[in-house]
Amino acid sequence: MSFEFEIVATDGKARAGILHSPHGDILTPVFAPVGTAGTVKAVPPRDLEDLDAQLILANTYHLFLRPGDDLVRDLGGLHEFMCWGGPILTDSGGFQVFSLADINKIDADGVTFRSHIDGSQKRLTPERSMQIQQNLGADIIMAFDQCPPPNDRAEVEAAVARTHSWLRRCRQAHPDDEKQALFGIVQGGIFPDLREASARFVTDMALKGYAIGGLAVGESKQEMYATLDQTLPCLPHNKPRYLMGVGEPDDLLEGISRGVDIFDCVIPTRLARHGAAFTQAGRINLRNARYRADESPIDSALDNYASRFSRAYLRHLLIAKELLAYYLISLHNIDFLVRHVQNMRQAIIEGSLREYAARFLPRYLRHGLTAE
RNA sequence: GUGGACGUAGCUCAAUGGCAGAGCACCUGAUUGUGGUUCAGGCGGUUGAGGGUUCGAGCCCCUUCGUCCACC
Repeated sequence: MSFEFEIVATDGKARAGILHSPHGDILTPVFAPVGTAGTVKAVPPRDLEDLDAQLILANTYHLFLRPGDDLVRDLGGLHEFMCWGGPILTDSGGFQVFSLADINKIDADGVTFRSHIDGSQKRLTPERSMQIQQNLGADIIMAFDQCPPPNDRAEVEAAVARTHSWLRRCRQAHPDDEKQALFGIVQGGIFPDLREASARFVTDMALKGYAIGGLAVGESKQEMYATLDQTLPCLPHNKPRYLMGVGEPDDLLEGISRGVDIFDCVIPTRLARHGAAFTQAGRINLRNARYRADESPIDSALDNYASRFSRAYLRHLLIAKELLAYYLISLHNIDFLVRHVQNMRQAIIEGSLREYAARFLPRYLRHGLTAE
């Protein structure tokens, strides 16, 4: 019964669904806050429960290096280790190997790299990634893939071939049973023919869900949307679709409108650390001097613990580099995105997603739009 | 009181007698499958004050004010 995906309602291409998992149902579309090293960075799981976050992502690369997947397994798995009773998704570790570590060698079999923490040499292969993710014990795990720069056709072609070969090995190495679902990843950069071929290959593996990778990594938003337009119809309608690493509020809307069910992104917490907050009127930078004496909350439309604090106080915390600033603004930004996605789910059920988009999108059309 | 050192951007300090600069702070902007970083740009000066020498003075000379140190 686990991992059954029910589509509750559709509005155009957008879908409202329920993905069953061993640790609870996931109401989609869903935005998964991102955790690092087994804890959600700066925001305790208790708060995420309060915000009604239904899925969180934990990073395999970080947990592999520290504290180690064996230890997490011995301590009862990730849910118990990090005190999060809800569904968890782990990435494959591949992305961070490519973005954080010093790569020594990438070959057909896997990747040898040096840890960014202590410089020690490590190796990840599709089989090892599956083993680590089994040890971590997430509900949804990701195939080990290669995410290349999206505009370089030769590189993308090579990465697609490698990703497919690795997916076959992941599929073999992992039981893909009712305890843990393996999702495959479509690559192909911004090239329609490569995306289509990749979608076909990945779909043939008959997995419990499918991800679109290799986007939001340098291409323009128009290129990303065009790629979604072209790729999503190539994926099975009755399986969840996960757009990896996205995104910003407008991207969530654009993705959902096109039929994406699952998202994850660093942006609510990373922006919080840089002092930026989402509001109904657009993005604001709380470091700005204009908020020095602003007694209003970040966004009066939200009601969470951070809502009690004035912009002036949050600005003071930021300027003073107080950890509380990162916590409160992260809480706010996650609340904003979770609410945003929940609103869209409700709009899909009511058949009013276009109206929601018309109200919401203009404020977020321009990247970095400043409010008021 | 005597002798000495030093006064340059908000702060800490650079600058052969030859375009007055850096770091930090402050003010903006960027950050999309997480290391709080980093990057890009901007504001900011009667060089304590006054006079002199010089083609030209932050720099040399005189006066003055201030700070610090040492010694009566």
